[in-house]
Order: sequence, then C-alpha cells, then structure tokens
Amino acid sequence: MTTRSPLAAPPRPAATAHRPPQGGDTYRELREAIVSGRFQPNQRLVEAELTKLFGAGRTSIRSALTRLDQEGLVTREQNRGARVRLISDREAIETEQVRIVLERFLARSAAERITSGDLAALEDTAQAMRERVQQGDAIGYSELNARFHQRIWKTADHLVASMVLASLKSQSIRFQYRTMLRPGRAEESMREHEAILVALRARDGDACDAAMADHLRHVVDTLRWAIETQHREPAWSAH
Amino acid sequence: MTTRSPLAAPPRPAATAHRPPQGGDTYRELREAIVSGRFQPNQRLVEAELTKLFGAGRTSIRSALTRLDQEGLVTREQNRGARVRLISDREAIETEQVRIVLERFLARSAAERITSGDLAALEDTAQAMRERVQQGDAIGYSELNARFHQRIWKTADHLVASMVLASLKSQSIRFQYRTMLRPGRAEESMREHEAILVALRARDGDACDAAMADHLRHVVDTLRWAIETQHREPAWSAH
DNA sequence: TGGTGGACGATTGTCGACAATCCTAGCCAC
DNA sequence: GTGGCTAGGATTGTCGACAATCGTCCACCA
Repeated sequence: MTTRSPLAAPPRPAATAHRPPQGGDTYRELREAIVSGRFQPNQRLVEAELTKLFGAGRTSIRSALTRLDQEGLVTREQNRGARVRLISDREAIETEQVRIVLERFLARSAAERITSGDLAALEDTAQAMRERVQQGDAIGYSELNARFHQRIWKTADHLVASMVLASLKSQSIRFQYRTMLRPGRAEESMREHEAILVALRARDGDACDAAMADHLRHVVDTLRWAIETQHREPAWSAH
Repeated sequence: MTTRSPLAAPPRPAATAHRPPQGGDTYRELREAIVSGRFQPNQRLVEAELTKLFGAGRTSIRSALTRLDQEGLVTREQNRGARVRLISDREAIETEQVRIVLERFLARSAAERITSGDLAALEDTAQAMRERVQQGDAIGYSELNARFHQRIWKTADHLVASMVLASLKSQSIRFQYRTMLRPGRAEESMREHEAILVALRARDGDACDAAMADHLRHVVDTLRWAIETQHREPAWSAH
C-alpha cells in the first residue's frame, strides 16, 4: 500500500537535483489514481485540489487532464471542469466485444508466425499461471493472465492492433479483479488458456482463433456476472 | 463583439472577429491543417510559429498539441518539440487490417438488426454513389463512400467500435483520395458495396461479414498499390 | 407566495514571463 | 585536421496572475 503522498504533498521538491519532476510524471500519477479506484467514478476533479495533491502546477495538471480526456478516462465540459468518467455497463460490454475481435485477429496471426522462443516464453508464463491457480492466488493469476495475452500480441507483431488493445484495457481495468472472484473462474480460465496454447504449438491459425473466441466469450459472460453482483451489493456507491 | 485583448497583439488575426476563440477551436484548426496535408509529414511544429499562424496563445496551441499527440497525429519528444507524425507504409497497412476486423464485426451486427429506415438511408447513399461513379467524380464518390460506411456503423449501434474506427480513420486519411485514382477502382468499389447492400437487405449476418471482408481486402490491395506509386513518383518529398 | 434579476463565490480558460533544456557554432589543445 | 569543451541562441516546460464563465443565493416585487 504505497501511500506515496502523505496528504500534505511535498510542496517544494526543491532539491530537484536527482529527479526532474517532468510533466509526464503527474500524468502517470493521476492516471494511476484513477484506474486504481482512488478516485471514484463521476467524482469531480478540481484542478486546484489536484495541484495540492500532486504538488504540481496547474499547467501540468491541466495537460494531464487533456491527455486523460482524449484517452477516455475523464470527461470534460466547457468551463465546467473534469470528472472521472463513469463507464456504463453497456460500454464495458462493448469494450470487451471489441477486444474479442482484435484478440482473435492477433491470436490467428500469432499462431501463423510463432517462433520457438516465443513459445518457450508462453510456456513459462502458463506454468506460472498454473501455480497461481493451485495456490488460489487470484491477483497473481490475473497479472500473469495479462502477461500471457501480451505475449501473444508481441508474437503477432502487430503494432496498431496492440496499441488499440492497450488503450481499451485501461478502461475496463476496473472490473479486472472483480471478474476473478467468481468461484471456479480461475480454473476455467486456465483450461481455456491451455487450449490456446495447444493451438499455438500446432501453429494452427483457425484453431487458435476459435480457442481465443471461446475464451473471450466466457470472459464476457463473467463480466456480465460481475456487473450483476456489483448492482446487488454496491460496495462503492458513486456519489 | 468581445474582441478581448487588443493590446499588443492582433495586427493580423483580424479576419476572424465574430467567433469566440475557444481553445477547442484551435485544436480543430490545427488538426485540419495536418490531415489536409497543409503540414507535411515529419515537419516540425514550433509552438511560437503556430501561435502566430492561428492567432492563439501558446497555452491553447500546447493543449491542442497534447490532444493531437494522444490521437496519434503528431509526435512529441521531451524538450524537443512536436512534429507531424509520419505514418510508415507498414503502419498504414496495419491500420487498414484493424479496420477490416472491426468493420466486419459491425457489418455483421448491422445486418442482424437493420430497420427499414436504416435500409432506406443506405439505399439513398448507394444511389448517390452510383451517380458519382457514372460522372467519374472520384472525390464525391470518396466522400459518399465514407458516409455509406458510417451509416452501417450507426445501424450496428456499437459506440465503442465506432469510436475506435473513427480514430483510426484520421490516420489513414492521407491515402484516401489517392486510392480512388487507381483506374477502375471506383467501379469495382461500387460493385462491392452493392454486394454488401444485398446482404443487408437479406439481413444475413454471415453474408454481410463476407461481403465486407471481400470489399476491404480489395481496399488493402489498392492501398498497397497507392503506396507503390507514391514511392515511384514522390510528389511530396518529406523533409 | 412565487418568480425574477443581480451580485458573489468558485472554478476554468488564457496570457505573459521566467527557468530548464537542447542544439549549434566557434574556440582551443593536441 | 580532429576532437572535446564552452558560450550563445532557440525552443520547450512551468509558474503565477488575470479575465471569463458558471452556479447559487438572496433581496425585491407583483
């Protein structure tokens, strides 16, 4: 629980010999605060307050906000400030649907051009995932899961698709952990990944496409479940 | 009306006195200047010069630049300014490939839920396209072509996919007109659109997916041709 | 009592100035 | 002549202050 800013924020990072407080830094911090849930959806982001929180000038905050706006993490209205963007249930589902078509595309490409080195790296990741499942470590599994998919992207070697997927990911990250809480989901997910791995080993594009589609269909189902349970017990109420 | 600060400045931004020079406006202008090709790829964008060109303060320029950076139209390096992003041949192809998988997805959805009103609007657009083809009006056809596709997006009613596609479009727009210059391409394109229309009328998702895939495959082929010819006679040399 | 208009506080949008950084050109030693 | 080093110009990053705008509250009047 790295509580980095002890509230009062270092007002004068003066001794800045060793750390150039470049503007892109406040962007990362603010972004992290949003995706980690420290700022709740729909919460107002007043520039003056962020100034104090992050110990940066209003200019940097403002720049970060426009970036996050373009990225879809916050919304801004003319002369009325910014707030953390609330992603509707429908939009979460749609995001996942787009992810499906792109990941299928990348899975197919990856299967057709995978090298032995790529395959070895994937096997390693899969092995680590199996261990996390046995240990019941949902968080660790979730992170390795993301790595598994990213390795496939890298194998497919398709920059544009990877970029688009990465930008989509940041929006749905809020549900990421919640989905793994579904009983038995981790084991199921692991089996689906094994099927993908089989198709990759065989360098079978069609099979890999199908396996990935099957996997992501279950992901969407689980996402629907997560949205349901969230509505039943709104641990974090907006507003 | 509200000519704000007469002071030092506006000896020549005069031409526009009637509109409130809101910041988002300079963003649109700058963006237009880039996609229209008035600024060539790789050209440096010095903030002070843009200030004079658009009659806006450096703050507005700067904000516009960060937006365009996030959007992928310009690149910025730390302390080294911004330049118009040069989209490599490979990236142009990849962008089109991503467009293919997304448009196929939307075409399928559209076929499954199209209403008679949607269909009528599409028929109108198609009719206008036929006329442009007969007149040999490549520019007009190209614009209607874009409209045709956007109507399909609207029918599919999938916000996320439409947004992603729109953001991709801005990057490949530079080739848009060039591709229509290929002899016989307009007629070929028209036939492909007719096939899509047939599938939509029949509300056949599979057929619509296939027709769209066929169409976009040819688009990629034409794009490859456009890149080839561009290399042969580089009308606009970078640098 | 209910509605209307103006004033005030809060917040955002914009500008000019200053500090930090990078690039280039010229100088000097070898 | 070559290589490194320093000074200067050019350009970007950041800060503080001011103007513009929005929302709200309250007095005032029919």
